[in-house]
Formats: sequence, C-alpha cells, structure tokens
Amino acid sequence: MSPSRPMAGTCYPPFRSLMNSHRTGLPGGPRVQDLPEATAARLPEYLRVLQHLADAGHETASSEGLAAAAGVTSAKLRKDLSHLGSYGTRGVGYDIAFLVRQIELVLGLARLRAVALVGIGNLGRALAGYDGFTNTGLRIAALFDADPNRIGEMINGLPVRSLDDLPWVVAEEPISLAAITTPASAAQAVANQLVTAGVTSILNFAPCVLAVPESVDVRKVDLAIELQILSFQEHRRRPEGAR
Amino acid sequence: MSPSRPMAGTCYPPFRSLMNSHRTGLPGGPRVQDLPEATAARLPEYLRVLQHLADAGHETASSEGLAAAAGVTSAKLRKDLSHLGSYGTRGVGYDIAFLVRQIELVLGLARLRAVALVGIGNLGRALAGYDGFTNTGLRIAALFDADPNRIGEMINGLPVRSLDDLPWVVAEEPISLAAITTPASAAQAVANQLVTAGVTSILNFAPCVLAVPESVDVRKVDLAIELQILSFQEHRRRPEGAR
DNA sequence: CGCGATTTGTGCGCCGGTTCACAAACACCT
DNA sequence: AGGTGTTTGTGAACCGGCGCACAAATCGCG
Ligand SMILES: NC(=O)c1ccc[n+]([C@@H]2O[C@H](COP(=O)([O-])OP(=O)(O)OC[C@H]3O[C@@H](n4cnc5c(N)ncnc54)[C@H](O)[C@@H]3O)[C@@H](O)[C@H]2O)c1
Ligand SMILES: NC(=O)c1ccc[n+]([C@@H]2O[C@H](COP(=O)([O-])OP(=O)(O)OC[C@H]3O[C@@H](n4cnc5c(N)ncnc54)[C@H](O)[C@@H]3O)[C@@H](O)[C@H]2O)c1
Repeated sequence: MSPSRPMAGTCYPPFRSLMNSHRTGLPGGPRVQDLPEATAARLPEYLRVLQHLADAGHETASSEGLAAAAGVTSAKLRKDLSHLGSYGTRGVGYDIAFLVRQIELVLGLARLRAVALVGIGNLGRALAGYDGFTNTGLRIAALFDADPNRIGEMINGLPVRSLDDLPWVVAEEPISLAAITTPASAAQAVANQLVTAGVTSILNFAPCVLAVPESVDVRKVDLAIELQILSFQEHRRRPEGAR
Repeated sequence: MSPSRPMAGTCYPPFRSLMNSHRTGLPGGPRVQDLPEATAARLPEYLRVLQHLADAGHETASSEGLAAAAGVTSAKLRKDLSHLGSYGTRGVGYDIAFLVRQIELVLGLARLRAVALVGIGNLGRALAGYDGFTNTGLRIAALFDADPNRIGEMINGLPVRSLDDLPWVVAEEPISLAAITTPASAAQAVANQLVTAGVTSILNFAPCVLAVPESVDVRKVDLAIELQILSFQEHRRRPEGAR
C-alpha cells in the first residue's frame, strides 16, 4: 500500500521528466468530452484517496496501492486514469499532487463550486452543518426554505433565505448545483423554480422522480431504496428469516 | 399515465383469471436467485410508484404509465417485471396490488426488517427522526453511539444505546442491516463490531471505503461524491465558468 | 552501460444490460 | 363469435464496461 517513499530528495532531472510526462502523452490534454461515464463516477473517490495520501506525506503511489484504498481493482484504476492522459511513470507509479490537480480539473473543481440547499428541515440542517467539504472543491453557498419561521435563522454562518430570493442569489454567486431536501410533495415545484433560476444540476433527496428539461442533470439519493436493495441481497443469500 | 380506471366494478371472472396469471406463468414463482443486479436495484423505485398509485385508488397500470412515473423506459420496465414472472395482462396492464406483493416478496420485505443506526450525530439524528419508512418494509429498530453523553437520550421513541449493547440487541431483534453515520475515522472499527455482532449488510455514510468479509454487503452514500459527479457533468457541458 | 525488477498502458475477448421491434395474448365491442 | 385495438413478453442486435494478460517503459544497481 505505502511504497515507503522511494524518492525523498532525489535529484531534479528524473523528477522533471515525470512532470513533463503529460506533455509527451497527448497535446490536447485530458479528453473531458469523451470520458466514460463509469470512469467519471469513480474519479471523486480516487480524488479523496489521493488527497488523503498527500496529507499523509506521500508523493507517489502505485496503481495497486491506490486501487486497494479506493476499493477497486488495479486494472480498472489504471484504465480509468489512462483516460485522463498518460500520466504516471512505469516502474514508479503516479505523482500524487499532479494527479490531484488533473482530476480536479476534469471534474470542474479547479475553482470552488457553489451549491444551494433547499429545504432546511432535519436533513437539510444536517447537510448545512456538514464540515466535510474541505478539499472537495465544493462550498455550500446558500440555504433556502419556504417556512417563514425558519427564514433568517443562521446555520454555520449562512442565513436561511426565502425562495423568493432564489433567482438573484443564484445569479449573483453564481450557483449551478443545488440539493433538494424538502418533502417529496414540494420537490417538483422546487425543482421547477431551481431550473427557472438557472440551476443545471440537482441532487434530489426526496423520494420521488423529478421531471426536468433534458439540459438539466438530476441525481437521486434515497435512504429507503438503498436499504431495500441491501434487503434484497440479504434475502437472496438467506431466503428465509436469519436467526 | 392514468388509464382512467377502465374497470370499475366489472364482473368477477376476468378479474379472477388476472389473479391466476402467476400460476399459469411458472410454477416455481419468482426466480430470486438469478435476478439481474440492475433489475433488483430498480425494483424499490417501482415498488414506491406502485404503492403511490394504489393509495390513489388505481387497480391496474400499464408499463407505459409505470415507466413514466419511475423515470425509466417502458421496455426496460417490462423486461424487469418479466424477470419476476409472467404477471400482467396483455391489453390491460399489471394488477397493482398483486405486483406490490410480489416485489415485496422478492426484496425480502414481506416481514418488517429491522435496521440499526450507529453514530447519532447531526446526520444520524436526522435519519433516526425520519418518518418516511412507512410501506418500505423497513423499521429503525436500534440507535447506537460511543459518546456517553448521548447514551440514554430518546429519539422518536428509541433510546440511544452504548455500543457494548450491540451484540445482544442485534441478536434479540434480530437485526441484519445497519447504517453507519459516524465520522470516517471511526467507521472501520464500527463496521468490524457490526460484522462481529452478526450484521451482514451495511449502508455507509462515512466518506471512506470499508474492508469487510465478502459475505457482508456494503453500499455507500456520499454527499460530496454525488455533487462532484454532478460537477463533472456540468463541466463537460460548459467547459468554462457559466456566468 | 546493460540487466533485472517493477509498474504502467492497453488490445482483446467476454458479459451484463439496454433498446428496438414485433408476434402473441387478451379485452372489448358489435 | 369474430374482428379490432391495446399492451405484454421477448428474441436479437447493440453497446459500454470489465478483467486478463502482456508488451513497453522506466528505475536502480552492479
Ligand atoms: N430526514 C431523513 O433522514 C431523510 C432521509 C431520507 C430522505 N429524506 C427526505 O428528505 C426530505 C427532507 O426530510 P426532512 O426529514 O428534513 O423533512 P422536514 O420536514 O424536517 O424538512 C423539510 C423542510 O422543507 C421545507 N419546505 C417545505 N416545502 C418547501 C418548499 N416548497 N420550498 C422550500 N422548502 C420547503 C420545510 O419548511 C422544512 O423545513 C424529505 O423528502 C425526506 O423524505 C429524509
Ligand atoms: N452531516 C452531513 O450532512 C453529512 C453528509 C454526508 C456525510 N456525512 C458523514 O456522516 C458521518 C456523520 O456526520 P455527522 O455530521 O452526523 O457527524 P457528527 O460528528 O455530528 O456525528 C458523529 C457521531 O458519531 C459518534 N461516534 C463517534 N465515534 C463513534 C464510534 N466509534 N462508535 C459509535 N459512534 C461514534 C459521535 O459520538 C457522534 O455522535 C460523517 O462520516 C460524515 O462525513 C455527513
């Protein structure tokens, strides 16, 4: 897993050649446009692992080590990274800091991305107070709710705003991502308002499917569904009550 | 979407033949063992849609209508349902109540399944207070935390327990599913304790990968990663800052 | 300077899943 | 009873992703 830092203060020439390897690969740089969907979905996990290793003082990592830490096979990880360009040095591995930068670039996280949160109830409050966004390239930038009693309340230094403010706040920041944590009955209406305001990507926590223009991207997180899928696997393995 | 209830009080014979169609299909019933992974992952969404329709008073639904409500294509939905057996009546659609029962059976939700929650902080408290489990076949059955100050606190009628109680509570209920909402630094240790206690399926909310025996199933929910994937799609569509 | 050890990058076959399109089955109406 | 319209179930082609296995590249060392 940890190659015990093979080069700690080596001479410069080989290091420079390592930094230049991305020029020798392809002049166009990372092919963001035709990156496989499945690969893109795994890049965030790789990014987190890499940042973790960087914080621990490592400078390079092998595909084997990275793969183990990210919970995938080394072949899959190598093929994924190869889609970004021919970074990495044979016999050595990947330069962690450089790779972090490249993945951030591909994911569009080079500059901090602002996220809006709509529906500041039990779940919304938890997400608003979440402190795990450091190094993710993301920033909760605005909170919205429909309940007049909640408007004005401060959470983590941010005020809860009225939905009426949504259009200008979205334009001002600017905000392109939003998470919906309202009851399911309000989710579609909220999604419509978000789309109208200019939001183009939505993370939906409400248990319902949203209808949006095809130019808008929606992902869904549903606690009950995840547990039900686990229940199925469980049921498949042990057809009748465990015990 | 709504076929305006084509049969509201029709004669009995055709209805009985509809109820018997599962006998005419295959004597073995639903083939739970060799159900495609992707299909199983969509069944919970179908289940939710079907229950919604049932609550609204509908008795049958077409693949077209169901597919639209579940956000998939009708062909995909039909093939998915065909894996459960030859339910459904050509020219009419599917019997909603019957289908609900069949999906619950396949997912192992025929009897209420008990779920444990470990780590009752901001997120854990929100999940513990969640009231959206009606009709999901799931039930939050126990809450655990390591912080002595939190132990004994009541949330939604359930006491926060010490992790020391985990083994016997898991055995007593019995519990086979658990969700981890502790900090990432504690997640692996908690997972180990859960596995030792007999839990065989884990839903992990902590931003880290868990190492577990292969007999244990893990799914992961990560807010930051979901947003980063959305960021990528965003970045792919509009390479430079939106404005 | 050459050699062995190491690790990347990828060509290729395989497999599961998705989509299309249509025949078969069923209900309803006359 | 038969004809008509509707909807299911599925065969077959297609597609993307995955894993294997290995050649190519690079490093370290003698
Ligand atoms: N709490 C959980 O653990 C959990 C888990 C999974 C899914 N969910 C889902 O997340 C959503 C929120 O859950 P919750 O427990 O926080 O509910 P909640 O009732 O505590 O909070 C909902 C919030 O949304 C606000 N709201 C209502 N209508 C609105 C509108 N039109 N515009 C803006 N804000 C509006 C309400 O004022 C409230 O503050 C629900 O859809 C729920 O099903 C929650
Ligand atoms: N809050 C969010 O919105 C959010 C969003 C995404 C992911 N997460 C993740 O969910 C997890 C929980 O987040 P949070 O905001 O609720 O954190 P939190 O600090 O509020 O709560 C963590 C809880 O876990 C308990 N705990 C710590 N060590 C434990 C152990 N060994 N055994 C049992 N309990 C233990 C603590 O006492 C505390 O009550 C974190 O991993 C976080 O990264 C949270």
